[in-house]
Amino acid sequence: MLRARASDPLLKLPGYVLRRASAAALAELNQRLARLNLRHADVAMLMLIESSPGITQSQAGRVLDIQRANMVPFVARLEGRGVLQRRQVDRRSQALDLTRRGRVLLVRARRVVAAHEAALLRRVPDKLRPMVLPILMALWNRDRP
Amino acid sequence: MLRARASDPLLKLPGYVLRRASAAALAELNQRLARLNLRHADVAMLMLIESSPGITQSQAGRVLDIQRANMVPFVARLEGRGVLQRRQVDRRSQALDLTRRGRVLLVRARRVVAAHEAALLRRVPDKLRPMVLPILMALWNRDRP
DNA sequence: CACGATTGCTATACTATATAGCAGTCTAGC
DNA sequence: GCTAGACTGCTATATAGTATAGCAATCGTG
Repeated sequence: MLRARASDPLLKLPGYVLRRASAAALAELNQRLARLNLRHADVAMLMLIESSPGITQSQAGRVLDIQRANMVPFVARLEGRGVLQRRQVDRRSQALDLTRRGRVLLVRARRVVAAHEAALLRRVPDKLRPMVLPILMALWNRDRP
Repeated sequence: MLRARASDPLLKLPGYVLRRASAAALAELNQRLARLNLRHADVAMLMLIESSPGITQSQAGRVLDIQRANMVPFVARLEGRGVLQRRQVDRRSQALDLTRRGRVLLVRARRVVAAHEAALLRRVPDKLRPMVLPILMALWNRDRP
């Protein structure tokens, strides 16, 4: 039998492990969110709008790193579902706000996310746990080339 | 102006930051690999075959978490490019080996990957750097529910 | 030896992401 | 004020990555 996990040189590469960890966590989260008929990006959007009500569509796209072109069907789907609404802020920009329905759904979604995040952290030994977020933030930031 | 980076509650969620860090790192790596006309998955495959010559197609798929169905065009592309070759090990399994061309390409690819990994780690403060791989491995492992 | 598991494969579909271009709108500098 | 350039939402389209179902041939084990 193949002892891949032991010999695989990829396991020495933070970048590779980062990718695998992310993919695994994402799949798990999406599975948890499936019963709310939500995807991870939906929840990110709802949480963002909640914390920044009236954020415009393009601003939200920049924060979440979603292209303007891809925001269109994305927002349309959430609007069609009645969880957010668009409001014309000037004649080109759309401000986004949660509907009552969206706020209710978000309460439930947040619980799912919290459970997911807790499960993630639980895998990390206590001693290392405080370093998780600082390290991930550092890996993310691209200020330093 | 929107101070999203400061107020965004998503930045408190390790799972979210994990995803963004992974996406950013992956995009950067693919950009670096573009000049070799390689994608990140190609390099992972080449490195795996190098460390486990004669690994079968389905074994490699399991290690890299690529579905059998998706391995077919993936391997075919690399074979068509002449960097790996398939060898019938029994009448259903294909063993994979690097060609000379594949080994030469891998030398160059590994340099690119090394530069990428170094750049990644350089973003993390010295003190935290030794914890990067242990934490990512812990986040990845799904043994503990 | 027969049965269940495995392998490689086709076909297909869906998600996520990316680019180019367009018309209408806004805004900063002259 | 006007205009040039930037910005917004949008359409259309393309690609990468991933997922499932099913098939025929083959293998290994009880």
